[in-house]
Amino acid sequence: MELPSRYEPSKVESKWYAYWRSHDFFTPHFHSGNPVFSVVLPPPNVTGVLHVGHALNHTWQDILVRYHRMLGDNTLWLPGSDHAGISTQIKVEDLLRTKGQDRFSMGREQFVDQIWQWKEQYGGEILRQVARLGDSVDWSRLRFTLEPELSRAVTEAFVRLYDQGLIYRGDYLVNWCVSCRTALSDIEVEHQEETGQLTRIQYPLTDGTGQLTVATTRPETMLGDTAVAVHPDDIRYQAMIGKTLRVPLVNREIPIVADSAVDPGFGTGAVKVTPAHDPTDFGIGQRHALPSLSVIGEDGTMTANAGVYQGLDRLAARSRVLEDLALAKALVSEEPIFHAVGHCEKCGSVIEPLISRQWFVRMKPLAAPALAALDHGLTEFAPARFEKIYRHWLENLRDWCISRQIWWGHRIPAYHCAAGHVEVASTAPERCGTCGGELEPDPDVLDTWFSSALWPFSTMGWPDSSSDLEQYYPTSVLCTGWDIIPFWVSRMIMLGIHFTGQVPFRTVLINGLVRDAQGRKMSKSLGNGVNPEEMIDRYGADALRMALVLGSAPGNDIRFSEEKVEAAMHFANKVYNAVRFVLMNRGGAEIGTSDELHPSDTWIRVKLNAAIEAVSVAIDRYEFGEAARAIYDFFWDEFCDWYIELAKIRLRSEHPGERQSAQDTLLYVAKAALSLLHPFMPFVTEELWQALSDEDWGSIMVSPWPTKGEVPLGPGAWTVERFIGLMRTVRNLRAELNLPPQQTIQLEVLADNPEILAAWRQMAPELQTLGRVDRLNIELGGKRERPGRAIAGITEGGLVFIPLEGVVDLERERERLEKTATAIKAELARVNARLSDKKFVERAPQDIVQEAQSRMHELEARLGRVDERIDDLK
RNA sequence: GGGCGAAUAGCUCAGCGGUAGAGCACCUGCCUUACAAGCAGGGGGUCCCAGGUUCGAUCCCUGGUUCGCCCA
Repeated sequence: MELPSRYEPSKVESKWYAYWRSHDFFTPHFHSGNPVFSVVLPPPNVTGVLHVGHALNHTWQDILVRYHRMLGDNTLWLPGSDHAGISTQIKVEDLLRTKGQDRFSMGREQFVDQIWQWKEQYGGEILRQVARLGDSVDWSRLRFTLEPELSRAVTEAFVRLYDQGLIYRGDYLVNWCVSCRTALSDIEVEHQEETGQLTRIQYPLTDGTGQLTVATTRPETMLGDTAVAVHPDDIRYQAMIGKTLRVPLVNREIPIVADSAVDPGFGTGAVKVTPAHDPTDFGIGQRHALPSLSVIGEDGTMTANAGVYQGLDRLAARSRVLEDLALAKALVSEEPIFHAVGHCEKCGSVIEPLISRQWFVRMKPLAAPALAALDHGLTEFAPARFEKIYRHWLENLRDWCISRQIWWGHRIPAYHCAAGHVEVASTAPERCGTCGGELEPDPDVLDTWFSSALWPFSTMGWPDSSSDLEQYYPTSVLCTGWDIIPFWVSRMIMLGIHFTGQVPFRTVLINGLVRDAQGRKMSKSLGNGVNPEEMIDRYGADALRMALVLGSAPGNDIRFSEEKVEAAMHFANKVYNAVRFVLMNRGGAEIGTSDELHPSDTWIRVKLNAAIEAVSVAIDRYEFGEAARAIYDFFWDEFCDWYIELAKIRLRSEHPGERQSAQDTLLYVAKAALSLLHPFMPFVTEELWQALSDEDWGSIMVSPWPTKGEVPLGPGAWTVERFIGLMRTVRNLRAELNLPPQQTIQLEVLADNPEILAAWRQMAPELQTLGRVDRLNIELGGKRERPGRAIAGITEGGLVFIPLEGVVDLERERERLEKTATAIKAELARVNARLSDKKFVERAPQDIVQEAQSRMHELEARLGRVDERIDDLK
């Protein structure tokens, strides 16, 4: 098979992905008795486009999944997408707006219809992109959170929680987005530091004995004030507690209450209390049984309760209130202040806390088992430090507002009659069970995260029992970013334990964020996002994957730069060309057919065993960057730079036995190395595997993971290590002399002892070829006469000379050697200092001490050789 | 205010109690029939600072500095 000299990913990737799919390799064929490895893909947003964060997250999962599949485990990776309520609705609303339409004039049914149409048309886009990354997901199990089966799971979960008293409906202060027109949960609110105004307003005491100054950043809410609060221990206000004040502009009489939620150090230490529009005030209101007065409505304009300000937008109302306060001489001062303001995570508009009737999940009873699961080690985080985010969240959570006033999502299975009774059931009841009245379905839908929380088991058939649940649940690993531990991970654990009695996954593997080259978060507004498909088009999916994985460590953010992808593409090309070389030279070789191995064959097999061990151990520890580097270094530095170069010599040999052992080992190592590399770079490895296979090796993705092979006893590997040391010395000398590569040299080698003499003599042909040596002489050193006019090199185990009659400036050569001697002496001094420290020799482990001693001997021998040579030249 | 992370070569980052590493960039020489997306050689580092533990600290502990993030 002929291969071009450059690897072109675009020509092979889609071919192999189609091949894997058509052969059903992604679908597990369950063998009882084998270990199970299962993963559910965090479902991407159906309206989303793939970004490099997905690419990293998916690559990690694909490495794990492909590795375990090759190990022979029953391996399932279940894909799907998320209906993403608010995001999707916004997207389609924006689309309608361009056509001059809106959802309200269109009506609920038709609007939802529109979204489904949109989803059918464009919802597959992100899944198509996922396939381009090479994800080996089981497409036959593809799920969508809003499909009928999963909707049934959602309804069932809701009804059960309701029946168990874990879901309730209540009037609460919620985070309201006036632009999305829906309630949001606490964690959907993003706090941003902004400059605002701190306004001080004077409230007169009703008994005429004076006034109190309060400080606020939201003066317009004073229209809804129902108290002023001070800290109970604040001596400034002790005498005022229990008195009443009059709210300027609206003339309402309100009490002064004492509450420890007040920070005495903020502003004046006295705060106005608006229970209907501030979370802290809401709490104070509840503790002191204060009335709530809503002055801002769901559209962000002032309500009838705001009197003359009714109908004004909240910001316009603010200016008017300030003007009027100034006129009323109640405005004391205004100063700039830096404070946190809540924004809608989806649309960015400022959150308006409002009181409204919503559905909530009671969290405390669900959180306790979820914390216990961590305590008992049923679930673990990797890296462990992310436990803290999880714990902190579970220990401090408030009830979860799960109703959303949007139309795209799972309808809340509740029904209301005119008398205000509520029925919750999985199928709509005919009549109200209490009064027999007509029932209306609840208009709200559920928070998308509610369905996501069921994902690991709803996708496997829950609430029914199923073979998938039996075989693949709980899942092995959940891989995700740390930013959604509260949103998603903790909720899956809570509901997983609640509904299935088991944690949904044993390990939560946290990947970092992918940032831009300057370390900034990628965002639409900055325009610094990277389109992974573009990278794949230009460099190949393998290169993108490898670039993201190399240098990534669990939980650490990484910076993305195109240069890294380019470097990874160079590696793919290197792999490609190395295997192409094996292919061109394989002759009729089969693996394991030669009985006589050359030292270099033994050496590379030892190195391969080490690489197999290193890659396997690193993947087991989720250290994918480490694993990738192990195979990268093995392939490039050891296999390509040394082994292949050494093998070339025997491939040109007259003796079939020599050719055969080289061919055998080349094939054996290439095959194993491709397997080791396959989880990281699936496409190029499959391409090469298939090219290399003339008996039928099948697909690399379902071939066994390499195991360490037997290595012949004897000094083979040691021989090559000594040879490499000598070779480097020779190359240094050549560079020192500025010898062009074509120029051959004479080389005199003096070995310190018979063992090293034997090693070097055995490698003489290699030394001659790689060193461009035409006349070679290797002898035992000692008293033997050394060449006079020559440049000398000191290597471990001996000395080498390149005799160059007339070319060598002896004076310069002596200076060079003296510099070498100085360097050796300095290092020797350091080693000696350690060894002469009694405490070191006594307390350090024996192998460390021995290592230092042999190092000292080696340095002494080296120094002796240099000194002798310097004497020669005097 | 509470918590977390990072600080190592010019840049991006690994490493982590026992002689400082990679990629990219830079310098020198090479199109050596697998690969110039390459080969060979080279320069470049008080491993943020100060203490402590240890025979020994880039690594562990304490405190600090700078940057980034999360929560309130």
